[in-house]
Parts: sequence; structure tokens; C-alpha cells
Amino acid sequence: MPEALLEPNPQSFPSLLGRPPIARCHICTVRRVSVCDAIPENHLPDLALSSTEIVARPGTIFVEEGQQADAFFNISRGNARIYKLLPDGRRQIVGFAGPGQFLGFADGEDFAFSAEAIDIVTYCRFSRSRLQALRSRFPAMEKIVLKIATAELIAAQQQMVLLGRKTARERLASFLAARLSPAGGARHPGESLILPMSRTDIADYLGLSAETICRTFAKLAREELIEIAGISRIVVRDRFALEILAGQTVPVTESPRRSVSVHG
Amino acid sequence: MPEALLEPNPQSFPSLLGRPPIARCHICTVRRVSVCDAIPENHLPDLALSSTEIVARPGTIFVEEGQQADAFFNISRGNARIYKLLPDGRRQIVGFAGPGQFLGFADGEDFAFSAEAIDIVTYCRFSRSRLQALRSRFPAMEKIVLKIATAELIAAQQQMVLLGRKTARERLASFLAARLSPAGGARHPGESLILPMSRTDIADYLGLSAETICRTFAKLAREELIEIAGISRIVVRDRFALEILAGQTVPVTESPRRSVSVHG
DNA sequence: CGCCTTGTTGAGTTGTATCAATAGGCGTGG
DNA sequence: CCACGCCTATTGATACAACTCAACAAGGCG
Repeated sequence: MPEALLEPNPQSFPSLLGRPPIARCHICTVRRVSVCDAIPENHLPDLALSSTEIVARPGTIFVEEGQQADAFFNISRGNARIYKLLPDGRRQIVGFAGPGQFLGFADGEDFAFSAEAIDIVTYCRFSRSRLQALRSRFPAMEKIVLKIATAELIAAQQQMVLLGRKTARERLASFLAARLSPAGGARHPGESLILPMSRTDIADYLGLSAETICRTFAKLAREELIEIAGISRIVVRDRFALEILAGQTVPVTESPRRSVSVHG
Repeated sequence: MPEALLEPNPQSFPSLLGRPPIARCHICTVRRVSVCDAIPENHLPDLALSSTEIVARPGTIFVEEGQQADAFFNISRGNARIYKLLPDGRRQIVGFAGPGQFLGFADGEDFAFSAEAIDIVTYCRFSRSRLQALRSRFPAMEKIVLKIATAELIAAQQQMVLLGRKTARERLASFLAARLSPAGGARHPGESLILPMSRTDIADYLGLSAETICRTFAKLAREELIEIAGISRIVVRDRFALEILAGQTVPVTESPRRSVSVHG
């Protein structure tokens, strides 16, 4: 692995990446799309001093379910899987976190999820008390945090529909459709998607087996909705068909039918 | 239906229930377990004037997915199903809301869920702007709202594990276990549960068919984990076995195994 | 007392999981 | 530069949990 930046430390380590910490937030590429956007430009040095930048190599578990929830995290580079385990090891991935993603919502004392680096992940760690202080000083941050929690809740409910009521085909279509550029955006004839996670990760996210993911990818490719352009690159050939399959369109106003058959 | 309180209005209607509105919050039975707990006693009249109390009869859809999200709701009596629909009518219930429950989190302009009364539901409606005003005046409310959103997010992630990775048997056990009095509480030899929702509701909540719910109830009863003491009353005979089945116990610290077989 | 909705049970089907074997990528070392 | 080893992906064969369809029972209400 050509990671000149990484130390022998087996897990992860604080890193200044060669820059004075006080300027870190000024040059942060995800600041404007993260919680940190709540902090005015002239207070960025405070923000930098309130957090620690950490690099985690692939496979590093940097948040663990059951551990004391004493910090929040903001990912600046790379991708992580967020998951929960059953006692016998069955895994459900509840989300993937990429650049700009805020992590750390906890109900009680402990984290209810684990987070593991998929590729090389760089993130900032805020101790709970430091973030608390920032939230008091900058009320905008309180609002942004609530906004993030709300958005995650809505997304989680959407995922419940997927897990509870969609077929394998519909699940994979939903997964791909959600990763395309925002709906209504430019409709390129073939939009390319990079999937940093493994087939097993996708399976554990969609509540399926890795084999079913493979087979369903292959089927969608045979039907020319997508093209498998590499192990982690998918070209979307028919975005419209994919979105219809995903069933994201708002249902018409009509009295709800219960327990509708999928196969009828 | 012996509902002397209900008017001919087919949907729902504002109601003062014969009391001056200004005193409504003082006598509210769920105030201390809801967002309203953030308002000091001496400001309760303001709270009462900021909201409208409404009664909805069974089957009334009082929040509809896609409608403009211009209000929040707090249930004071009764039970509602919170659900999302797919275009062909398949339904996923994302939660049941009972007394004290706060509703109305929305990401964008519109509600992402519908809410329908199961039994007679009494709720208070706060227009978005009124609640905004209250949140500005009483910072404690902002904190409570965030706390509620966080708790819902954690619960939603837990439900994703259920929908994505548990068997029918485990799902039903989880459903029942979650409805028992808090873990570690008094372990009555036979705790009685009242389920206000139908088998079909339970099915749409657990991502199963109504038939599977019936059969699984029957099986758990044959094995004497529970007793079916009426169409909506379940007596839990072996709480411990139920909780083990549910798999709520925190997993041991161990490297996660992916895609573990359930049947092996 | 009979209608109508909801719940229960049975029989058969099927989507997806499991088990198994092969193929493909990629880094390491000869 | 190619062979080897290891891990992930893919494809095939089979099994089974849960679904669908269907018939009947139970309960509530007019």
C-alpha cells in the first residue's frame, strides 16, 4: 500500500498533515458542506483548535457500538461503512459516510453504531464537550445539527421502505439511483458511478446476500439499464428506468392498499 | 361507535373538549413526557394559545406524505400508524405513535410520511411558525427537539437491522420485547401487552405478510413464550427467551463477520 | 341474526439464501 | 516478468423461509 502519510500505528493517529493546525479549517475542502459551515470565517481558528484531524487506514474501526459516546466526527476525505451487528455476527450497514458527513448522534451514553474505514479516511474528531461549547457560542450550529439529524431520520425511514417492502431488483435500483447526481439534473447519456464499497457491503446495506447483488447487477446489465465497467464502476445507461424501478416517485393520493402483492 | 365527542365532520375538527383553551396544557396528561416539558409552568397559557387540540377518529389520515410540512403534532391520546407507500400501494409502517409522541420532522418542503389514526386520537397541532417562535423563546425546546430526533434516528437504525437481517420469528420477538416495560424492570411472571394495531399493521411494520404474523404468533404460543389472550392482548410468559430471540443484547467485541448465515 | 371485516390455518409457489466451485485482480517474491 | 497466494466477485445447483392464494372461523356491529 503506497501510503507515505501513514504511520506504523496499527489503528489511527492524530495528524497535522504538515500544516499548522490553526489554518486547517481554512483550507478544508468539505467545510462548506458540513456542520462547520455554521462557524463564521473569522472564527475558524477556534474551530481548528476544538478538533483533531485523524487519518484511518482501510479496515480501521474508528467508532464502535457500545463504546462511550464522548465525541462527534466529521469526515473530510474517504468513505466509511456505518453498521450494527447482531450477537451472532450478522451485520446491517445503516449507511455509508463520505466527505462532509457528520457522525456521532447517540441517544444514551453509548454509540449505537460502529464506523469502519473503507478506503483511507480522514476525519475531524470533536469531543462532546468541545462541540457543546461551539453550539452554545454559535446558535447556527445547533440548527444545522438538528437539520442533519432530521435529514438522516428521513433517509432512515426511506431505507426502511426499501428493506421491508422492495424486491432485490428494486433495492439495487434504489441504491444506484440514490447515488446519481440529484434528480432533474443534467441527464447525461451514461452517468458513471464509483462504488467504493464491496459487493458484501452493498448486500449488508440492502438486506441481501452478496450473491444476489452479483446476480442482480448482471441482470440489470443484460437488460442494458447499467453497464459494469469495472469492479467498482457502474455506468448508468437508462436512468429513467432505474428510477421507475426504484419507486421513488411520490405515490398518487389514494386510499392506501395494505400488503399489496409484489408478484401479482 | 359510541363516540359522543365526535362531530359529523368526516375527518377531524378543532375541539376544546368543553374547557377554556388557556388551561388545556395545565391539565395535559402527557405534557411531562413530551416536547411541552420544555415550557415552564407559568408559560403554559402561551403554549395552549400556540396550538390547537384536534380529535381524529379511527382511519383518519391526519398527515399525508407529499403535503406541505407546515405543522408539527403532539399526540395526547390514542395511537397512530406512521407509514410510507410505494407507487403500487405497498406499505411500510415506519413506526407507531402513542401518547406523548412528537411528529412532524421534515427534511424539505413536504412531509415524507403519512399518519393515520388507529383508534380515537387526540393531538395538538403547532403551526411551524408558532413552534419556531416557541423554540426561540425557550432554548430548552430546541434541545428537546434535537433529543427526540436523535432518539428516533437511533430507533430507525435499530429497525433497519430488524428489517434487513432478522428472521420472522426474531422480528416478532423484537416487536414484543420493545413493547415490554423497560429492560431490567420488575420481571412479572406474565406481563400483559395490549396491541392496538391489526395483524396487517404489525406485518407492514415488520416487513412480513399478515399470515406470517399469525403463524409466528401461534408458534410462539405453542412454545409457551407467549399466550394469545385475545385478539389484541398478548401475555408474555418467558420474557428472557423473547429478549434473547430478539437479539437486543450488545454484541461482544469481536471482528465483525459479514453475511453470516442464519440457518447454519 | 346475518353481514362484513379481520384473523387463522392449509396448500402450493417462489424469491432469495446457502453451499459450492470457478474466475478474476492484485500484490509479492522469485 | 511471470508464478503464486489470497481475497473478492461471479456463476451454478439446491434448499427453504416467507409469500400468495384460498377457504374457513371469529368477532363486532347494525
